[in-house]
Amino acid sequence: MRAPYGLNILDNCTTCPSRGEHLFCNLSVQASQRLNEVKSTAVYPKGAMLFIEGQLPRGVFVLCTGKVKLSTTSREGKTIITKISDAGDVLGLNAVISNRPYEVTAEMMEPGQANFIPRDSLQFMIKDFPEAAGKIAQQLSRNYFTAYEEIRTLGLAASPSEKFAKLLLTWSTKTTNDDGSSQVKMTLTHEEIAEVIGTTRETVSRLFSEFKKKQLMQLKGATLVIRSRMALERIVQS
Amino acid sequence: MRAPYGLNILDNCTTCPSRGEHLFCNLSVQASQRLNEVKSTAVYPKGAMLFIEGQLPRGVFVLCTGKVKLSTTSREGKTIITKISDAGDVLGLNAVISNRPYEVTAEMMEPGQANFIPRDSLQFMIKDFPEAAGKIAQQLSRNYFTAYEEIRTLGLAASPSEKFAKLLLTWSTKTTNDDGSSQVKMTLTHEEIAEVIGTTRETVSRLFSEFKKKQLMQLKGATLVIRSRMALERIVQS
DNA sequence: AGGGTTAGGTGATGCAGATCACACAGTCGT
DNA sequence: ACGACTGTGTGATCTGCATCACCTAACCCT
Repeated sequence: MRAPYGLNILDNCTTCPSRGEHLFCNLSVQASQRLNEVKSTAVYPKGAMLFIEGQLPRGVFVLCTGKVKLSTTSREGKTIITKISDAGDVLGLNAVISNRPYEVTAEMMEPGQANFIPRDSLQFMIKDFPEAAGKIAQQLSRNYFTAYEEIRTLGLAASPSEKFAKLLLTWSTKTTNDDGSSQVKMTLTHEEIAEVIGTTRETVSRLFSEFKKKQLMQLKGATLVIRSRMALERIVQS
Repeated sequence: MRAPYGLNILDNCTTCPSRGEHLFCNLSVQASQRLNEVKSTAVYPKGAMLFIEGQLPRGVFVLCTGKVKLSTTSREGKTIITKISDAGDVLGLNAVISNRPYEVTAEMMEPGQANFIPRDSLQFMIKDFPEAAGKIAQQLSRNYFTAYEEIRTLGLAASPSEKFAKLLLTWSTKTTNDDGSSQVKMTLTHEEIAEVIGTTRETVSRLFSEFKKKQLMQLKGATLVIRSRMALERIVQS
């Protein structure tokens, strides 16, 4: 078992996934030390809000364990989930850097731990350790990239089926088997999936039936078995 | 008349709009000097492609004059326009910083001038002048912000009418009159508007008739007169 | 003038997916 | 064991918009 993030993210961590490209990995000894001084770790229960859309930025959260749902809601009450974050993700960075309100709401989907770095401390860090600014730029451009992916799916994918297939593909990328199949633990409700792909709960329900019937996937309890990525990819570009 | 960007963006410019928050404004003398050495200015005709989606990042462009259309196309050929950039905008920064292919195509909508800064030079700049990294982070987070706006409109706005109203509102923000009305020069074709709001040309055409009939706007040659922002805002959240 | 091209208007049609309205299963608290 | 949730399946209906199929106007070449 890998050491949880909270224990190493602020060191010159060698155990980080993504080959140390994460924020605050591989900083100088002094910078890491400073980070350790300003960070504070806390455990959050399921349903806890790390921050809420529209709030002034208090600081950034580095997620150690657990999953976080990032979402935006329109005035009419429609909600979209823009991302499901997990261990290692940095939340609220854009708001802090640009000093604008958080653009999303971050809610714990399961109990978990996160490091909090206050806004001021982060800004002082940037001043004192220019190397940190580079790291942050990297992280921001990664965030931008995923935002752009989102735009592409929302703007270009025609039908809900396509978006659903796309979503399944992103889920299966992490755990692809040798024979092309893969298994994922379902953590989202149909309602939430609907909010991710921008459709209704009913449609998601029907998509599940449809995809099962077409042998694209099957459901064993809470684990989703994806038969073949290839078949899904054909759906996406059809 | 304000001096065009090309003449001042690389100086400690006092004539910049947006109170100097633009990339590469207010740098130290040495840094500006370096920038002047590595930049190259060119004039591009209408239709010229600064870069194309999927290309490896060669560098960033700082737009001096003219308008640039940023767009993405799906494999099936559907195109969305994600942004219309104008003077002062920095193009291709994310791709260069994250060293990933350009995520959009940048096409000149009218003849214009731009400064080009090669990828390597920019990276050396960051190394040599840590202050630049901060500027870049600022710029990236601004980019992220506009991308997020895009996600909100695409994901949350229900009907084409709503998106259209929203678009008109963003156009009119720049030039609002005292009585609530405003005039904008139309530079996009219906087809292009359709690609911005993710609908078809025909629907845009009908939207124009509809909005005209509802007295929300009127058209005098190529200038669009928006009657009242308030009325549009009601549409958006209806 | 004439033909080609591009932008814009508008009617007819069809269908995917939102919406509404239930019914049913599982899980919680007491 | 009981309601009271919350999550899920599925039918019936209704409609907004994509699609197709034209047509007109303006503009640019030679």
